Amino acid sequence: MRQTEEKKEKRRKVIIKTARKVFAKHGYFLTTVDMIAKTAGLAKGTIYLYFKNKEDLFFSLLEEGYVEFHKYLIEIKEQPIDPLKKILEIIKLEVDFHQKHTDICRLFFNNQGPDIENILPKFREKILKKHELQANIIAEIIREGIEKGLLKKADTHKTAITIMGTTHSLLMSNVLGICKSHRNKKDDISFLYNFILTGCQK
Amino acid sequence: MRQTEEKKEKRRKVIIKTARKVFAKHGYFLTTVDMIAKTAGLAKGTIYLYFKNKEDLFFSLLEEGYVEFHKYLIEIKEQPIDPLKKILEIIKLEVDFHQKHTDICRLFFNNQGPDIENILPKFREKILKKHELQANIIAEIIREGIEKGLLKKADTHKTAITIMGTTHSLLMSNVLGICKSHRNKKDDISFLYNFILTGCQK
Amino acid sequence: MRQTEEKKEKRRKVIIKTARKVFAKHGYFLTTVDMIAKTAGLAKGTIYLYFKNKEDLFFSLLEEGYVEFHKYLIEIKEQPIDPLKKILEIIKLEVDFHQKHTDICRLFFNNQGPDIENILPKFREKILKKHELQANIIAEIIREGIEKGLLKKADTHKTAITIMGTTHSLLMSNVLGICKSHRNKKDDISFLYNFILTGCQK
Amino acid sequence: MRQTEEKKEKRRKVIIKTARKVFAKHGYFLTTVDMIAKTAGLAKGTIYLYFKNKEDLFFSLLEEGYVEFHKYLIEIKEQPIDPLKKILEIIKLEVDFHQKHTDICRLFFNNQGPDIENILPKFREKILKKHELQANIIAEIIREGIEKGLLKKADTHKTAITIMGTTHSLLMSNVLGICKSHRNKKDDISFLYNFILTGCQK
DNA sequence: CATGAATGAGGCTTCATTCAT
DNA sequence: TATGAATGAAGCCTCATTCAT
Repeated sequence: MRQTEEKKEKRRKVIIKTARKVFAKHGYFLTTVDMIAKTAGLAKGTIYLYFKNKEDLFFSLLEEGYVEFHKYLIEIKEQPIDPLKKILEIIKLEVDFHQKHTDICRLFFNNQGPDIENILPKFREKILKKHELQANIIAEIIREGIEKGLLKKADTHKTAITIMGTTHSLLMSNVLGICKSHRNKKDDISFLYNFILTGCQK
Repeated sequence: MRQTEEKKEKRRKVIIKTARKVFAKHGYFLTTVDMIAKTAGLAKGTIYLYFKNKEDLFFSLLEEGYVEFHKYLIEIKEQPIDPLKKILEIIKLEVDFHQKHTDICRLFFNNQGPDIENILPKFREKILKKHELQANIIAEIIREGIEKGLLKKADTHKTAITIMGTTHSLLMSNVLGICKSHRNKKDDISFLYNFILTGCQK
Repeated sequence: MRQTEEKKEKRRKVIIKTARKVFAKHGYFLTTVDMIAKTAGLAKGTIYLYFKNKEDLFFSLLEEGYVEFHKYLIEIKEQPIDPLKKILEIIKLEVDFHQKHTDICRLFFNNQGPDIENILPKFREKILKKHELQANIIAEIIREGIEKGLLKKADTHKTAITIMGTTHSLLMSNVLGICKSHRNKKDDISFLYNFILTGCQK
Repeated sequence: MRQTEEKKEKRRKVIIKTARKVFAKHGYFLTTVDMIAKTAGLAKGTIYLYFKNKEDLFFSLLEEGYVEFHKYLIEIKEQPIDPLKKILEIIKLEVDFHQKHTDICRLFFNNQGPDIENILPKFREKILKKHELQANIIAEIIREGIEKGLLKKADTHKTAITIMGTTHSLLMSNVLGICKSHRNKKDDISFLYNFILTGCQK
């Protein structure tokens, strides 16, 4: 019995993982349930044993990504290090996460996610809430930094959102090959850290 | 004859304008040709007299937006003002453009546009090229700034992309209501300018 | 314009008529929308220009039948003839209607219709209401007959329902070939009239 | 061994009984094999150990009902009582059977059953035969009544069918709540008996 | 030019049936 | 025997596109 449950959970994971890849490649609407099934080596009907429908599958997959990312974010926030270091850690986290989950980043991290509303209006509210949660965590770190005199006084939420957008736009441009200059993880991290902390003015 | 040509051109504009609104509201796939036709007060068939198909209409509409934005960008680049001012002008331009064309921004400016590939893979290459063009213009301004000793030495393309991402992410969060703090155009511009030039560190 | 409206109405009628035949032959669930379309010489999609969905088509078709039958029933009720004659007229009407619309009778007249609930629960309430309406009209005629001393005192509704059931069961058995004895319309009418008025006892 | 056989038979009965309820409630097509299995507390696959398929299960269930009803009918026919009493007994039987097996009556007794062909054409022939059998038994009783001078001369089959239809329509209207007047078994029996024997004329 | 009725390919989803455990 | 996960055929429905008027 236990074993069966495990097996089911495993297959669920397989479907989600496959779906993530396929959705990330073709987008929500150009992905057919059949494509996912075939890619996973399953029959179309099988998908429906694990997910209510296409939407449910898509949202479950986003959900998982959020949960994972959120967990890391909380960990960073609660580390006993100064806020600047936390910002660095967040940048590292985002770069890592992008590298490991490029597929899912395209889907849910996209421009802080909200444009997914263009993809599926039903998700709008849920997704916005998630993003606000993430922004809130970063905003708190910003506030901590301001209180300790390490950061400039500024709207904490704006700053948080801006940091997220800055990071994501660079990483995505990487993925998409807009800016051809070859880069590595380290470079990106230090570039972002510098830019975020000190801007581009000399 | 000439008059007829003008009439045609006018109707074309009406369709594009309407389509922009509808696409921006529902996204590419959840927008039907009929919705656009009805909204424009035309018959479905009429759309096909002016555009080859749905894709063509969508891309034409993006194209126009790009062309307009690009024109402004070039104007800024060629103004006889120092690079810092140009950056400020670009930020102003983006904020203005967002305000005036929120609909189109959602569509093509989205995360520097690339995510539209999730919407319609066929556009990928074209759209990426457009974005690269924009990024290049900004990158040149950055280079100018570096050469004149006004900006820090850094990858010009990365910086350009980052500036675009920073700006867009803040503006979109505004639109989407993620960050509730009430803001006005001026505030946004000065916040962005400060952030971009000097970062958030004290 | 007027002409177009007429054409549309005409086509709607064609679809309903075709659907009636096909539904009557195969039943609701074994009838596919495609079958109806093909039978009517149309494409599947065309059906959906005239009816919201399969259910809507089915119900519209029942509705029309009811309306027609109901109209006749009212006419009979309001004729200036004695109740016994009215009963005879009703029997004639049912026999005629059966003959002309065997298809639709199978669908909605069936056992006073209620078993359609087994076919599509959503229709239950609507259909029962229709049948009650019909039963009520007949019940009123019965009451009139009782008041005039022509009929025995008895529950008017029970009597009405029983008359309907009696008639329908005989007619359907005819259609279905249960009782092979060859019969004609006249025979059926007089048999039913006799049975209903005087039963089978000598 | 014997015990195992008994167990099997018992489970078969459980499935049939459950299926009867579920089919009666939702109709053939809106009932899924899974619904029956779940309701019976079994796995879907188990159903297929006892019945070839859904159709087989459905038909077996009808069969059982027929057999039971048929048995009673024969008993009545062979009782040493006069034909009028037999008719009364048949009416009583139908009322009882309806009360005890409302579910199954809805399914197979419906309008003397034939409309089930609308539900599953494959059953048509088999079901019609069953109904004819029943009609024949009643027709023989009618003939006996005519021969003994107790009943009017009339087509015996027509009369038989009409009696069945009359009875069933009243009972079903009861079940379905068309005619709200509260009634009890006794009332129904005497109403039907009177109607069938002497009609509604004064 | 404009219309909008008609088309039909293709997607989502259900569910009877099978089969490995 | 019993299970229930897996299958895939088949149905409903949408909507981009065409074309006769």
